[in-house]
Amino acid sequence: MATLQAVTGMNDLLPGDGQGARWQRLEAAFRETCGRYGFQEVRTPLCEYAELFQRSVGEATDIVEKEMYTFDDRGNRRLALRPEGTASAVRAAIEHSVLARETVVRWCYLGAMFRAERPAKGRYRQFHQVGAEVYGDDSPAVDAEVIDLASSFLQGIGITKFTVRVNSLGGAETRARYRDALIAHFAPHRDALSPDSQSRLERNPLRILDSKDPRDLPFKAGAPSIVDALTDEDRAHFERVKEFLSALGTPFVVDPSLVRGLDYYTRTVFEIVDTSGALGAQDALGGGGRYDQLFTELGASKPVPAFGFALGIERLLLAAPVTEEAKPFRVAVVAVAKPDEHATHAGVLGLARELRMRGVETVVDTRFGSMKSQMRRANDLAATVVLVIGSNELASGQVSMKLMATGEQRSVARASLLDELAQLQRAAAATGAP
RNA sequence: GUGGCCGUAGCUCAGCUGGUAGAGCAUCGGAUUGUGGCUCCGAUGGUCGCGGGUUCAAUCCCCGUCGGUCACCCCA
Repeated sequence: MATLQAVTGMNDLLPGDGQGARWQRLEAAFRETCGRYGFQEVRTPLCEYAELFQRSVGEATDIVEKEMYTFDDRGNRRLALRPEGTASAVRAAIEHSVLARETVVRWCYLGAMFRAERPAKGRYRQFHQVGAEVYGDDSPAVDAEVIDLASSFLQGIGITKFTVRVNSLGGAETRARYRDALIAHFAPHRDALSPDSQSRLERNPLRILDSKDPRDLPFKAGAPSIVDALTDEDRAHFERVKEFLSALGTPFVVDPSLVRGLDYYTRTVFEIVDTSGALGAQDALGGGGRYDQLFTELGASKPVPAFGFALGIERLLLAAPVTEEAKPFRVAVVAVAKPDEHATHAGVLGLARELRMRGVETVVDTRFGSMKSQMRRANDLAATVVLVIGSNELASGQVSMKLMATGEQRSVARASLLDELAQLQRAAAATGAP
């Protein structure tokens, strides 16, 4: 292609296609929901030292192994566009010692993430997530409350067909023990496993449980359950989480094969999948879990328990119903004048500015073509009211006011114009603006 | 990274065994010298993704390439 295009898998969002407005409403809804749960928004850079993700997400994960956008900056430092949000937020929390001032921190974020995968429906190289994290509280009540936050946010934006799957991976010692048990189980069948799972066997045996490859299924079925490997403390924690979720009325199912793709999870993990079929093959709306070791692994001076989740905005929008936005009350000012009658044009611009200063959305077709073309433009822009200014109006101190819905038109004194418009606006709001 | 399908006007698409392109919508103008939507008339708009090959001749056939899309892997 001779003309420049957007990078593969990275998309424009144009006004007028309706998507931009949906994004804005979704983001507003997320901030609103988070606010009600006591979360504050944090913003971190799109780019970090690659090492941050290697250490947090894990060297042996798909994200780090083959999906990260990494490059060297001018100082020959290895950077990466962030593939997810948790690592950056934790880094920022450590760097700014936020837990020295507050014992518990509740953060939320929204923004672009990058993964160099082949795009498909609901999967893009630049995609966007909303997420929330709690630092400094190891109570199972946090797990339940944050899962509930995600769940009620979905319902709030009209997504009803989804399933919350939960599992517990246990703490560090459980994971180590379970890992050994898995290796012991799968190793004898090594040659029968899928090639992917063969390599997972040494590097990350938990991920074999995630496999959908038919060759792995028979061996998965007989694999030891993580539930049996949990310590008493892990088990008690998980039981509380389930209790609290039930008490909150948040539906969930326990899925012992749920392991998630990131290394930093401990104890509770969860995933939310769409069941409406709107997402195609990528049915995960998001997921998260507890990561009690991550602060320490990233160099915090003392351990900090943490819990968080992220949801994919593009996928939420695929799953959410498309709702009509209420039409705004909008005024168009039209000039009736010959092309060189600049005084009339100036009068139109002046009136428009006056209205805007009073909070009225006002548009002007500043090409000042024929009145017909200006009227057409006003109609295209869905103006509720058109104000016409020409020599007649200028001479009499009046403005011709036309209501586009009915075609009704009357002459209004400049002095009472704002009152008239305010009255119309109230009436439009009362009837729900057709 | 692997595979299927698809690239013709701004958009959605048609184009018959190869004879250098058409519709609808959109845009602009006119019918209506200061009045939108509906209708009618007209106009603008295309290196047929790009490169090569076969042919007298390629939008059409072949190869390559780029892009899109869906799926696999995995994930948001």
